[in-house]
Amino acid sequence: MHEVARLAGVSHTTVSRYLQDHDSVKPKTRVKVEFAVKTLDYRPNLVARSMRTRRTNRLAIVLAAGSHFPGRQLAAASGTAHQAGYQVDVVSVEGGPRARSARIDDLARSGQVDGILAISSIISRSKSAGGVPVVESENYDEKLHVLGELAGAAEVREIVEYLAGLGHETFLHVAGDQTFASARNRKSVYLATIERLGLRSVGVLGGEWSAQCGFDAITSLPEGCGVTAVVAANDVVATGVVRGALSRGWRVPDDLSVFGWDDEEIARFTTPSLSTVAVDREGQGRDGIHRLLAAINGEPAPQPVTRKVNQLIFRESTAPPPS
Amino acid sequence: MHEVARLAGVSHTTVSRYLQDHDSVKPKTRVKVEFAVKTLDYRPNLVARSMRTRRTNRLAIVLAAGSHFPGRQLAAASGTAHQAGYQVDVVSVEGGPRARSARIDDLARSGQVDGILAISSIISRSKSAGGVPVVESENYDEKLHVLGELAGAAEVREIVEYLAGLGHETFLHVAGDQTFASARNRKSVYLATIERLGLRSVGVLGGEWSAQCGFDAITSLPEGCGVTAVVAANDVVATGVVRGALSRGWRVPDDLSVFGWDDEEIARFTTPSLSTVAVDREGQGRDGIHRLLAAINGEPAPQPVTRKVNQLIFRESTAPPPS
DNA sequence: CTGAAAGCGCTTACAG
DNA sequence: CTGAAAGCGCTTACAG
Repeated sequence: MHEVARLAGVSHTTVSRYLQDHDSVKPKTRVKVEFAVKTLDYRPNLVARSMRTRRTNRLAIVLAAGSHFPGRQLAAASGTAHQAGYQVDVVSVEGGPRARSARIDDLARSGQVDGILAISSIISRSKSAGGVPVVESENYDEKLHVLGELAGAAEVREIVEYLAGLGHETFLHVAGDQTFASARNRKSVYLATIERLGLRSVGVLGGEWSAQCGFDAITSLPEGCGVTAVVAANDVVATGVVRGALSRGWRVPDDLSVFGWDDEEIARFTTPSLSTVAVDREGQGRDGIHRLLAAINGEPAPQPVTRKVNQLIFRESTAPPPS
Repeated sequence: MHEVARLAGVSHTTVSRYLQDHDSVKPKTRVKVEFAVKTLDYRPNLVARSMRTRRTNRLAIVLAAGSHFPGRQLAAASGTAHQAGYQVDVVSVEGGPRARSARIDDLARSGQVDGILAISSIISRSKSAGGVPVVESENYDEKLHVLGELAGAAEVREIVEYLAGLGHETFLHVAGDQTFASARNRKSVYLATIERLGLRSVGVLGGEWSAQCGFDAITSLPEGCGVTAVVAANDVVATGVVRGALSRGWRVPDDLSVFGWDDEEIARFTTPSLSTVAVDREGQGRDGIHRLLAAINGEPAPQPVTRKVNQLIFRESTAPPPS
């Protein structure tokens, strides 16, 4: 910046002023500074700027490291943040909720970001945490829809009711990673619904969000257990379940119905295509950023008006049980 | 930090020294500082630290925004960076190679990161760029394996040769997004190999890395075009191709062979499971970071010794053509 | 072993 | 409209 000032024949104060607002210097000066900036291809040191202004125009999104990468949610979150003039740092943290929380505590007071969105579960923040605003996505979603309602509760209920309506009586749940609140919720609502409707569950297997784990779950079932319907943690798991069933000579959906979750692009094209839940990942990403921006600006949390309600999609992997 | 110093009854210089190296202050002092830091739950302002040290211990990974999120590569890159004591910022940029390059130019001199790894293609950097080291992943991979060899060239050649060996004579390529160097490479090597072996190609369709695009490609083919083998851009596209074929009454692999790319977990479990190319995404991520770290430390670029060669995997989606 | 001082590159009142 | 000065929170020679 000093070099720019020298070349333009002005003080660095003026250069800085020009950078903030081109019209705050008089035309003659502006031309000189403009020229110097271009000639020297000057780029401001953003670290120094942040140090002075106490702002970074960066937001951090903290998530669990691992293969389960929430691409759609991140893309939407990034886009929303960019529109508001923020850059997004995606920070993936190895370990569980505790590790993420520790990282967030550091980050919140590092001066490196203006706010933090946690899209994997974290342990609740210590009261005295201090620092920049932190917004949680997963726990918030738990409270969505109806007050006190668990995330995905309505959908799991609908899935089980739909399958029961087709005539299924004996179920299996292949669950997702139980360190995720969403996976825990689905499991408990599954169990509660089975109970409430007087159905039978042969158990809850899985726990990994992986196709292999779906495959193993179904192939490990004892012969004659009578399962005719599977509620899978997501579409990847469901794909493993379908393949596992086939490997035992069970046809899908003739002998076994399988329900997925996420409406992944690929699930529309597999054979059989998967019945699944269309989740508004983009809406989740947008809402998270909106709530974070509100917190940063000291405004009240906005209503997630743009959020589509998750929808069940019925495809080829579900049908009435064999008679 | 001042508060810590006051509580500990020392100068902030001493607190800083303690933070750098606990043993550089005498035991008695150390205990006092330790106590003050814990009591006040002090976290250093990393922005101020970077400003002073000219180091951030952060690396940026720049990639194209969009659904095509390279999760495995990122996870491996992150992990490698963490081991070396660096945090990783994932910066996804909307727009093409030019936009990414512009962002990199800013970032390289923003003081916010110590180095940048570009894993989507960028335009070559201007000589006078300056700033922190920038390493390209995609263009580098182009030069991998054999000198002057295009990325994936050997694999595409092997795929076509394998299919030709099974007796296939008429091919279709459903390509990926042509703004990706890897997609362009595969297309041109596909074309060259078809030519060299005296085979027939009914064309190159697609251009999107999407299942829908694979579906559309195959369903748009004129009846009687004689295609019996498809080289798809990746497993997602291949899944769309398979479904499209089925929708026309073509059985896979009996009537049509389909080859994917990436060895995605799900492709092992679909029916038919996909013949594909196992790509060492983790190795790519690690290598990128290793080269970047070398550049940062002024060392010569390391050999990518850990890199597995991409391997063809033959599954149910390929077979001899109908007779 | 410890403290006072300088300085990293910016921005922003404050004078002029 | 412009410049000199202070200061953001650290680290690091330099004295002591």
